[in-house]
Amino acid sequence: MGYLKIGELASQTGTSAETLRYYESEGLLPEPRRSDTGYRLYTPLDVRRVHFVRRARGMGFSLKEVSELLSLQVEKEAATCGEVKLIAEQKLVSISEKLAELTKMKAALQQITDACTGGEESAVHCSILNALAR
Amino acid sequence: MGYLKIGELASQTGTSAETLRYYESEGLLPEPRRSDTGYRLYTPLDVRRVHFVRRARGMGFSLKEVSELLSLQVEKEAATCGEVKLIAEQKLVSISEKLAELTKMKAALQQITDACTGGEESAVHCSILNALAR
DNA sequence: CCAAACATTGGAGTAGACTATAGGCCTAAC
DNA sequence: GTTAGGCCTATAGTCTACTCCAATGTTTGG
Repeated sequence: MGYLKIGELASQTGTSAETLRYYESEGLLPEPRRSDTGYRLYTPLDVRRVHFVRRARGMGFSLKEVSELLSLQVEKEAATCGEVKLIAEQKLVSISEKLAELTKMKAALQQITDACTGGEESAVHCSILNALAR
Repeated sequence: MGYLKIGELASQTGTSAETLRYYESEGLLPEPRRSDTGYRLYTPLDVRRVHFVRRARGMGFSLKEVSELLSLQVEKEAATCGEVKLIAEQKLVSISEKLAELTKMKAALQQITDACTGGEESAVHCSILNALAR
């Protein structure tokens, strides 16, 4: 046992069964084992994989990009170390950029919430654009 | 003068004129001044605003969310400090989550590029899922 | 002055990422 | 054993965020 049906994978990952089948059709999930009646059977590794996809999507990566990140896993026997390193380095650049932007934005929002009393007065000084301009 | 036409705003922000008009229609950009022949006239503030929208989009915020972030600016006369603080605090939470995820992912990718020699051998050890699991 | 480049509106079209529906088989509970 | 609910395939529909006309008016460089 230890296998999950699609509904269980769905509820464990906060994803609909339709979306999981869609991910499979797009190559983001490998074709799973099937029960002798045709039901998809997933493993705990698939849970991790789906979680990864959802998190990466939430950070603004397209399914294609997520796929490239995951290919670091899938092609592990086929790809050479050099190829993988190249992809990883490219993603590292875009992630570092996102990180820098998010960090700035977080500081700006922090500044706003710190400055705001939370009271009834007008929020003239509460502008994210101003806050970002420092 | 000092006003920009839509094409100039477009090239300064790496956005198409069509997209800028679309943003206006969706309320992400305020209706700009018009020349007496109907051309849109933008200010340097609009440049900042568009840059902000593009960056936030790149970080995975939807136009609706970007709009909420920007509303911290737009409603500055109307909104009370308390309302603004609430929105800002909510966004702060989601940004902090994204930051944590990105930081993890960056570390994982770093680990992969460090471990990869970049040579011809198989990339068996180069898995982002493994790296994330630490 | 006139062509090329740029702007306008309105509306249609597209890509990406789901989401829902129809029709049918499987399974678990009563 | 039957029935509610889960799963199957295949296909169609939806939503977001653009993107691309077409027809027309404006500005600018030679």
